[in-house]
Amino acid sequence: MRLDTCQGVCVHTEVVDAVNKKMESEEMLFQLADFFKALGDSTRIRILHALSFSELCVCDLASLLNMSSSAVSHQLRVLRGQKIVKYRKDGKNAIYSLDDAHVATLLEQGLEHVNE
Amino acid sequence: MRLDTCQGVCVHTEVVDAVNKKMESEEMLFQLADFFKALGDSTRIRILHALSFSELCVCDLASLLNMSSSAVSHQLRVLRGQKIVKYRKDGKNAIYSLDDAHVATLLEQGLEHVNE
DNA sequence: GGAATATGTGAGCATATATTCAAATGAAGG
DNA sequence: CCTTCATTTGAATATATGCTCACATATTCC
Repeated sequence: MRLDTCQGVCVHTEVVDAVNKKMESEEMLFQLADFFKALGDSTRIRILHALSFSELCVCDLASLLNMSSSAVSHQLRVLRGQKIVKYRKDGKNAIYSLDDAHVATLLEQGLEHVNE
Repeated sequence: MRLDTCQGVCVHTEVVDAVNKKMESEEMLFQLADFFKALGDSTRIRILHALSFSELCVCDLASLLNMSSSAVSHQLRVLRGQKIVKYRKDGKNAIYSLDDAHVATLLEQGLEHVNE
């Protein structure tokens, strides 16, 4: 017989049970995954990295990243959805910035990790 | 004429230039995106959250998440690739743990963000 | 050596997602 | 009002990705 899951011989039951009790809810972990997923795209990372230096309008971002405004706007929508960026209107422009300092900190720490 | 990109009227040139100078290299930002991408999946988040409490073998993780060992192993490969988890062999078992405390900190901060 | 078990891996499929294209919305100015 | 321009949005498409299945590898025990 071949089961793809473990047959109970190798499972460290006590430890698994203890960890299981401490785990956050599925719902919470899904939200956490969605949050990191929003950070896990090179376009969105470049947007956020740029915004960590200064607030910028969609046009500025498109110019900076050498991309269409449409593509940038689509990605900003994702970031707004996760409350990672916020914006204010100034005439025809929408001026985006990081939602809070917390986000900048996470980016910093990510960069530290990448730099070994 | 309709260009999808901005025609220079709205671009805050000085700011864009200043930000452009401060930006990390494309290469670095790609790596950063790949790092967050590795965190941006519910299966991998659940694995990491579990490992934040205790080291666990593949079998334990499969049992805890109610998934096949194969699926877990595939995701552990992604996490290894980003140096997010490490493992040691103990007989037939591969016992995984978070690569460093840094990762646990990032998870904590992510959870704080999700909890508003 | 051979059986049993835990883990790793490659191919295939089904889903998710990033960009483009076309069009809509909204604001400023003539 | 009409034009212009910044931004947003929906549909379509091409690519990326997670899981399954089958098989390979590795280790322990007989």
